[in-house]
Amino acid sequence: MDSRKKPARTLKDVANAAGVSLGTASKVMAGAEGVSPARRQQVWEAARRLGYRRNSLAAELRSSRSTSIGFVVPDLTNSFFIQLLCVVEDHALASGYRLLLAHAQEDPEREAERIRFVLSRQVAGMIIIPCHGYDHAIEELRECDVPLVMADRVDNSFPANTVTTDSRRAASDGTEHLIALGHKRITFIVNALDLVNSRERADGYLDAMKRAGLARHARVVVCGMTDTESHAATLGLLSGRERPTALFTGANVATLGALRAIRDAELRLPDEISLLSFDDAPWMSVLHPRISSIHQPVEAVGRAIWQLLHKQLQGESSPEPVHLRMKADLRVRESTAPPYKASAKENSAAPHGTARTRKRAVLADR
Amino acid sequence: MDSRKKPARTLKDVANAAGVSLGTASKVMAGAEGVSPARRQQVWEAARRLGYRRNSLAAELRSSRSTSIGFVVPDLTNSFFIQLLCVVEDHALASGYRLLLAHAQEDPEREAERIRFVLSRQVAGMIIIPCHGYDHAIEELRECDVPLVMADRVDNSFPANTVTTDSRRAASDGTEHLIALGHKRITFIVNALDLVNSRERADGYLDAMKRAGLARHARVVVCGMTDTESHAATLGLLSGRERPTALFTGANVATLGALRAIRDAELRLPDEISLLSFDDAPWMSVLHPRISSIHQPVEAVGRAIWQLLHKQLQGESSPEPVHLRMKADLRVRESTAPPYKASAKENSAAPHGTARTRKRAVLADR
DNA sequence: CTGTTAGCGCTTTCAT
DNA sequence: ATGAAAGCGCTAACAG
Repeated sequence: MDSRKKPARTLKDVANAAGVSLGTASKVMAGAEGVSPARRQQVWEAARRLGYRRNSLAAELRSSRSTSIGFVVPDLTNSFFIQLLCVVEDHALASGYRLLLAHAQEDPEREAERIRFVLSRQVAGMIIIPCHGYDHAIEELRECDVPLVMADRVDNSFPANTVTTDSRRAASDGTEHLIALGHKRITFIVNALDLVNSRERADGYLDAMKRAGLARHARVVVCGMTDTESHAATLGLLSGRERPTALFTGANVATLGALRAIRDAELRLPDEISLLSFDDAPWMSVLHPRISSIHQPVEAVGRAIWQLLHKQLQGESSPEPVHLRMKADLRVRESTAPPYKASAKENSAAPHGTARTRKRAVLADR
Repeated sequence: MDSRKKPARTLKDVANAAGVSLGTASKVMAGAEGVSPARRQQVWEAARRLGYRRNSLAAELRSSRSTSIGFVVPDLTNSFFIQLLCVVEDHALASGYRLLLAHAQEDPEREAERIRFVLSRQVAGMIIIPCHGYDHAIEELRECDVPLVMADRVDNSFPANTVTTDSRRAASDGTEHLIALGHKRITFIVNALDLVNSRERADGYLDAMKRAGLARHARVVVCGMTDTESHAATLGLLSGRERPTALFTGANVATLGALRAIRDAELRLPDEISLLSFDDAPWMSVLHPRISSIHQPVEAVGRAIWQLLHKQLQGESSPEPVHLRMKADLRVRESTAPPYKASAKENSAAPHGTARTRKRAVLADR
C-alpha cells in the first residue's frame, strides 16, 4: 500500500528497453507482420520484464477503432435481462467484442445519461433495451450513426433494427389457457402501459378476452415497475369485491409482488386463485406450486440481437431496418387450475374440494 | 441507415464554429472558471448546434484522470452479486464515478482476462469479487497500484482492503438452528472449497456440529458452481441410504439445485426434509414453503466497499490494508422444521403427522 | 480573460 | 525490416 504512484510503463519504455523503435514495438504488441523474430522476441521480453500493460484508451483514440459495445439495460434485478445480457456477451466475446454495461434503473433520465456516457466512450455499437417511453434514447441516438439494435421494449415502428418477442400473441395464448380452464374473471397486472411490450401484452390479453366474449370481465391493472408496487396493487385487487379467479402478471417483477400479495391475502394457489406469469425465472419451477409462465426464447433473442449488430459492425447492414420477432411459449405448470367453486370457498382451512382438486394438492406437495 | 460514417464533431469544430480558441472551448465544456459569459454562451450554442459529444477517451488520456471503477463479478446469475452491484453503483454514481462491469462467469481464466481488460481502460479503481482461487487476480494486480477493494470471497490474509461477511459465524448459527430443531444428520452442500468464503461456511458448519457432539454425522458435499451440478449432487445424496434430515446449502445457486432435487425425490419440505439456504433471495419468501436463509447485509457490504475504495481514491488510505467483516443474520422461515419421525415416513401421500406438523402444513399453505 | 502550445500513449504512414 | 514523424481529441500550462 504505497501511496506514490509509479507511472505506468508505456510502449516507449518497452521500445527503449528492447532497443527498438516505438513503431516496431507497436507492431509487435499488435501482432502485426513485418518484424524479425529476433526483435519480436526482444520486445516481448522487455514488455514482460517491465510489466507493460497497453493503454487501450490511447490505442482506440489513435486508431479510432473500438471493440466495445454499449449495452443499456433498464433493470438488472430482472432475470430475463440478465440472461439476455449473458447470452449476448457470449456472442460478443466470441466475435472479439466486449460489452460496456449501462444500468438505467428504469429511470429515463438516468438512461439518457448512461447512453451519453457510453457514447462518449466511443463504442463500436449499441444495444438498448429502453425504459418508459424511449424518447430520450432516440434523441441521443438519432444524430450519431453508431450501429444500433433495440430490443424487447420496442415495436416495429422504430427506425432501427429491433429484436422483440411476439408479446401480443403470447399473452393471448396465455389468456386462452386461463379461459380454457374455466376462468372468467381474469385480471391482467401490468407494470406500465407506456412500455411498448407491456402494452402489447395487455392487448393480447384483451384480444383473447374479447374473442371469448369475456370483454366485460376484462380488467387491466397498472401497478408500476417495482415489486412493492405490484404487491400493493394486487393486494387491493384481492381484497376488493368481485375478486378475480385468475391473475395474469405482465412481467417478472410484477409476478413477485403478486405472489407476495397472494400469500398475504391467505389465498391458496392454485385452488383459490390461479396465477400465470409473463416471464419465466429459474425459481418458478422449484417450489410449490410451480408457476405457470410464458417463457421468452432468451437464447434466440440474444443471438438475433448479436447477428443484427454484428452485420452492421461489418458494414453489411441493409439500408432498411430489420425487425425480428421471436415466439414465446407457454409453460403450463401448477399455478393455473380451474377456478375454485364459490361454495367450497368458506371452509378454506381444510382443502377437500373435488377429486381433481385433491389430486392437485397431492401432486403439488411433492 | 446511411452507411457513410460522418466523422464525429470535435471540440475543435465547436471552437471554430463559436469563433473561439480550442482552449477556451475546452474550459467551457469542463465548466471551468475564467470564461466570459458571452463566449461561454457562444460555445454552448455551437456545441448544441453541431451535436457535439465529448470524446472521453481523449479527455482521460490527456488528463490521466478517470472516473471509472472496474467491478469484477464472478456470476451475474447470483442475485447477491447483482444486489451488491446495484448498491455499489449507487454509491459510486453519487460520488461521481461510473462502474465498468466485468463478468468472469466463474472462470479464473476469463477473470484474469477481464481484469487485464479493465486495467487497460485505465480505471481509477477496482472492486473484485474473485472466483475459484484468486491467484490470477493477485498476479495481475500486484504490480500495478490501482486502488483496490476485494470483496466477499476473500479472507483477511489478503494484502489489500477487503470487505466480507462473517461466514463462519453465520454458518455456525444456521447449523445450530437446525440442531436445535432436533436434526442430527445435517449435510452441508457447498459449491467449492477453494472459495474462501465457502470454506469458511463449511468450517462454521463443522464447528457447530462438533460443538454439539455431532461430528460423526457431519458431511460436506462439494457440488460445483452450477445449479445443474448441485441438483445432481443433492439427488444422489437424497437417494442414498442414511439420508440426511436436513440440508444446509452453502450458496444461492446450490439452493436452487437442491430445491429441484428435493422435488424430484418427491420429498415434502419441511416435513420430510429441512432446508436452510446460505444466501437469501427475493423469491425465497414468496412461495410455499418460504425458505429459511442466512441473509447477508448487502447494503452494509456495498457501502463499506465504496467507503474503502473512495478513501483510496482520495489518497486518504491507511498504509495498512483494512479488513471489514459484516454480520449476517439468520432468517427462520418455513423450510426448517423438526425432523420427520421415521414411523410417519411411510404414509407420505396423506400428511397427517403430529399436531405440530399439521399446523405447519396449514400455516405454510397461506 | 483568451489564445497558443505542448503533449497524454498509441498507431500509422512514409521514407530509408 | 526498421525508424522517424505526424497526429487521434483533448487538457493544461503558459504567455499575452
